[in-house]
Amino acid sequence: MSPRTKIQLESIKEARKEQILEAAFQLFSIKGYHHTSINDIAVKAKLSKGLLYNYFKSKEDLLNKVVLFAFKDTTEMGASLLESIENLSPEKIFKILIKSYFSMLQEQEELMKLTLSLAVQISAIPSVHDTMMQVYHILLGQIEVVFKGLNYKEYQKEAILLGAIMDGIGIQYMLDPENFPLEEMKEMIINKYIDNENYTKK
Amino acid sequence: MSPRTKIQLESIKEARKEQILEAAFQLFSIKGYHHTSINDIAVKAKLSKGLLYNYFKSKEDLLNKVVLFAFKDTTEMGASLLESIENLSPEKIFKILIKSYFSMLQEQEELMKLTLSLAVQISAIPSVHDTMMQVYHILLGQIEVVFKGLNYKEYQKEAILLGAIMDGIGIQYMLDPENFPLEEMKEMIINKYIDNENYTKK
Amino acid sequence: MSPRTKIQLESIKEARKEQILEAAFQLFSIKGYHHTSINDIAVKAKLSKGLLYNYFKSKEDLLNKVVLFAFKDTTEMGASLLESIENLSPEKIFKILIKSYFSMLQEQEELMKLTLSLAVQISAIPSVHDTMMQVYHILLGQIEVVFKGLNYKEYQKEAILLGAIMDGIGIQYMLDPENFPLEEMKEMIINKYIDNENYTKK
Amino acid sequence: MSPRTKIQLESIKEARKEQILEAAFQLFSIKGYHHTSINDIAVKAKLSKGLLYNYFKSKEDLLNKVVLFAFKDTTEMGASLLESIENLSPEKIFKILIKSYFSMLQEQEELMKLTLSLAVQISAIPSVHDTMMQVYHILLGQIEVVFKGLNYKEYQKEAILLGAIMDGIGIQYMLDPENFPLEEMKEMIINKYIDNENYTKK
DNA sequence: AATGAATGAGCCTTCATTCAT
DNA sequence: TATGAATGAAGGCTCATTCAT
Repeated sequence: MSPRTKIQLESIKEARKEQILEAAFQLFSIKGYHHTSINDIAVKAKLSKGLLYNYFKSKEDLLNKVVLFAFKDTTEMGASLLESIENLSPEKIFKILIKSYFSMLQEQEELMKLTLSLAVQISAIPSVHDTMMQVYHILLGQIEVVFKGLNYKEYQKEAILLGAIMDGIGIQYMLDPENFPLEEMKEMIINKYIDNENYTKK
Repeated sequence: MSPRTKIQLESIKEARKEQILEAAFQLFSIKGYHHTSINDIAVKAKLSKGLLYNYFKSKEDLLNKVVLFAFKDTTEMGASLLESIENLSPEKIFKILIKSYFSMLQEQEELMKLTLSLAVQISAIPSVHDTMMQVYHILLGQIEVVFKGLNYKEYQKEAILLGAIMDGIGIQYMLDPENFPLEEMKEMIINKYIDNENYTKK
Repeated sequence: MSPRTKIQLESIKEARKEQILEAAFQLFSIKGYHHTSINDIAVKAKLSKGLLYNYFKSKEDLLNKVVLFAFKDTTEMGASLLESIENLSPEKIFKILIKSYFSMLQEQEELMKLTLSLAVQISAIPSVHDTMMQVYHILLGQIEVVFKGLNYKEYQKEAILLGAIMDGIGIQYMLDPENFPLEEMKEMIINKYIDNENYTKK
Repeated sequence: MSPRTKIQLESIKEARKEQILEAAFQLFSIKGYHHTSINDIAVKAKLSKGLLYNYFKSKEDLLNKVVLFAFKDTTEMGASLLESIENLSPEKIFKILIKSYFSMLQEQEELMKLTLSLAVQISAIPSVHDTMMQVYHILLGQIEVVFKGLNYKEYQKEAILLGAIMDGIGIQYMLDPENFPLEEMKEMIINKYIDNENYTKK
């Protein structure tokens, strides 16, 4: 048989990489970075420890790549969401964005865990900082667009605040998924930002 | 000669304990729990590894005690704050609470880092969960009191939301202290909750 | 009050020593030498670790003293037994000796455990060897007297063999006290040595 | 190049395992289980501590495997002995068994030391109990066969007693190999069981 | 490309022994 | 005489990383 072409090789490599990233992502999310060993990942990804080091030069490197990989879907989803709905009213877009976030919280608990656990451990593993910041600003930009559409003067700071709120809700939901009133929080936020004419606090 | 009196020993022990807790607190905050070794703590607290185990029966036990220690000031501060100002208007109290929180963020960066890093790692170290939850509910109760004073119907859920907002801001400030607009966030929150008659978003 | 006399002091010291020896003996027997810490002993003997080192210069020293202490009763009992019954027939004496040994096995399981565990660990802790040998020869001498009384020509070797039999039974009883047929073994031995005219093997 | 074949790896692993078992066996026998460190074993087996844990999951696991390893020869020898001589008279078989045991005592002092030291430490390390009991019952069964052949009515109890005698002799020989009259003991036992018509005690 | 045996630094923890009081 | 705080060496075990095959 003729040797595999370079392109074939490339795609095999790419597939392997995804295999590893997927395995690492799940394990990091569930067990935490420190409690996941390279061996665990190799077993889950069905290859050898040695081969893993052909693709990622260290555990830390792998971690960084996992962050980018994990958020790839998220940011892409956000971007296509914004594109596909650009002829809707800003209020509708806002609601959709919030609702998307909340369903992601519930459906992708693992991603949230990873995000937050990484966010917090940044000071301990400096190299992840840039990676995280990169992702953060992409997401922030997407929220800004919405606030701009809603004609907020301070759309940048509003975006930052909403980002913080989302983070805070995420962290608390993660801490105690059984008891945290996710649904009510979602409604409160939408009320406060959009339907506040109907929102009587007292 | 007779041995030291019990009272002397007690106070020495108490001092040592604080010495260790303080060292552990700082290291856990800066380097994270997993990256801090018992040896690091012993060196920083200027005693031997062995002695540390006279005071805390394991690294995990120490961690739990650090959490309680770290939040002792915070919860006490909150409680005395609420007491000392109970004849003020709820609006004033709210402002003071928010301002206190924001200055704590700036002044006690380490505490925030620890809080958040622990919050996230709970699933990996179950025994910390109860300790954290205990602290969380004390703080939540204090916020509830304020919202009650402000006559919010849904004061419980408002407290949860505000708690989440605070967490979110904390985490983001922690991620990037240089660039996060702490001052502006503080004003935005006060505006949204209190001075919103003057708050024109557009 | 006048200072305690030297004699009073001596007897206090002696009492303390016994306190420690008794505690150490029990702990060594139950938990084994290696699993018993100096602290365990100090706590059980109700004194401080430091004081313990005034009486015994190391853990190994204490072990040696415990061996002598533990066998003091045994050897004294054996000696007084032989004295008090010297006008009985050798056969009776033999039976009494065997029966005493078997009841000691049941009643003083701890002593047996200690004896055997020490016997076996001698090579690991050389200093105990002499102490044990000393005790062994006293006991052996007592058995020899009996065999002499029974007119055995090879009374010395018979004593050694019986000693070995006793050791072997002790070790096996210790291994599995529930299932080992202690009573039957006792009868078999008496039959083989004394009542063998009645002993039909087939 | 492709990695080593599975068969090659298997045989390397098997060799390594024996290397470790052999080293551990000798050290446990000579220095005792507690005085032998994992590092000692690794050094003696000429491999790293870490690798040792690829083959045995803990020190205690290694201990259990050492017991089985150490007795493999013994039980196999006993079995093949019984097979190869089944057409001999029971008396001859008995003599051969006793003689084999006594030469094993002399030639395999280490095995005896290990056996006995483990026997005694069982209560401290429960997991070894089963392993030891397993081995013990195999040996006991072999002795029973012989006593059955000799037409002993109480062949089971006779087997237990002889087992105890062997143990006792083993322990005492171990304690003082220089002075213990092994040869005479052997003759005494054979006389007592087989040649007792010629055995005049007086 | 692929394996997993092999390494060794580093971790948490225990404990005999010393010593200031 | 009496205490127990303090030490530090040593132990069992884990795991990221390397390398011969």
